[in-house]
Amino acid sequence: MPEGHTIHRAARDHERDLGGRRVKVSSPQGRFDTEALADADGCASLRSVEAYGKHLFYRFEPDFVVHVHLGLFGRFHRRRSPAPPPRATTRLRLEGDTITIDLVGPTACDLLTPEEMRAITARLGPDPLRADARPRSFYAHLARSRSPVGAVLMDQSVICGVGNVYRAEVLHLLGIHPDTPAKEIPPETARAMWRLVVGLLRRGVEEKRIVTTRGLVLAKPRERVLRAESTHVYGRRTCRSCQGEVATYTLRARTVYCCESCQPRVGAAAADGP
DNA sequence: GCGGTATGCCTAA
DNA sequence: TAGGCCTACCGCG
Repeated sequence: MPEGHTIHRAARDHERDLGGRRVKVSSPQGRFDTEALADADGCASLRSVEAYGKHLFYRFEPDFVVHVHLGLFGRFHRRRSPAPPPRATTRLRLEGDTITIDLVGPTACDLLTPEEMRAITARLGPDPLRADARPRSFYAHLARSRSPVGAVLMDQSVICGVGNVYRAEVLHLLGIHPDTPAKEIPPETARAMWRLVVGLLRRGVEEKRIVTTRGLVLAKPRERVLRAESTHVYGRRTCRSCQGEVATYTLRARTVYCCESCQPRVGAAAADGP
């Protein structure tokens, strides 16, 4: 689940559910220290929730920031209050009057100062889901980088919020082989890429899952069938567009999915590909 | 019950 | 580049 769309959706939902309210904060697992944040009753006032790429920031009064990064395994569980007892693995529980949010398995869940929060966002590239996103630095990086475009799209300091699924799908929809050196992407294609990422991520926020196809989806969420039908190449053996074989290989320790017939290698990528 | 796997990312070498 | 870390689920025996 956790690419940028998941994080932005969580920010929206959690702010609606808990924003502007006193929230009981606890760490059933014990790995998040609530002492500095919470009062004697274990409560704190949540001002707002902000997403930046795959990072979530909960702003508490007076000046605390709880930073959450789901990593590969992290998940939220949203429950009606009073919620059932938490699992032993629940890192953080935010308990409001009506809704309780449980956080399980995050890579990061830390208490930060606003300065430390800014240090994190300063490292990130433009986030296509944010209203303040300016893609200029993304275009500039593409234009000068010799790295494979498939690696550049996953680099959170270049464009943030894109993960392995969106990477695979964006490149497929544009007919670009992931090994293509970024600088070979023409400027007009780079602009189309940004627009496509914006559109797909927004759709992901609304649908609460990644869908890059127009096809009817009949299965229930979380079934394999559904995921396969919701993508063109990611997680598939055959390409949804041409039924050809989907190639998989490892790039920078992540599995790349691509259809070499829909996404032919061109130029240098064909010459020095694997 | 065990091992493999996954939409991520950091650090050491 | 390899290894570590976080958790849940699934297929296999």
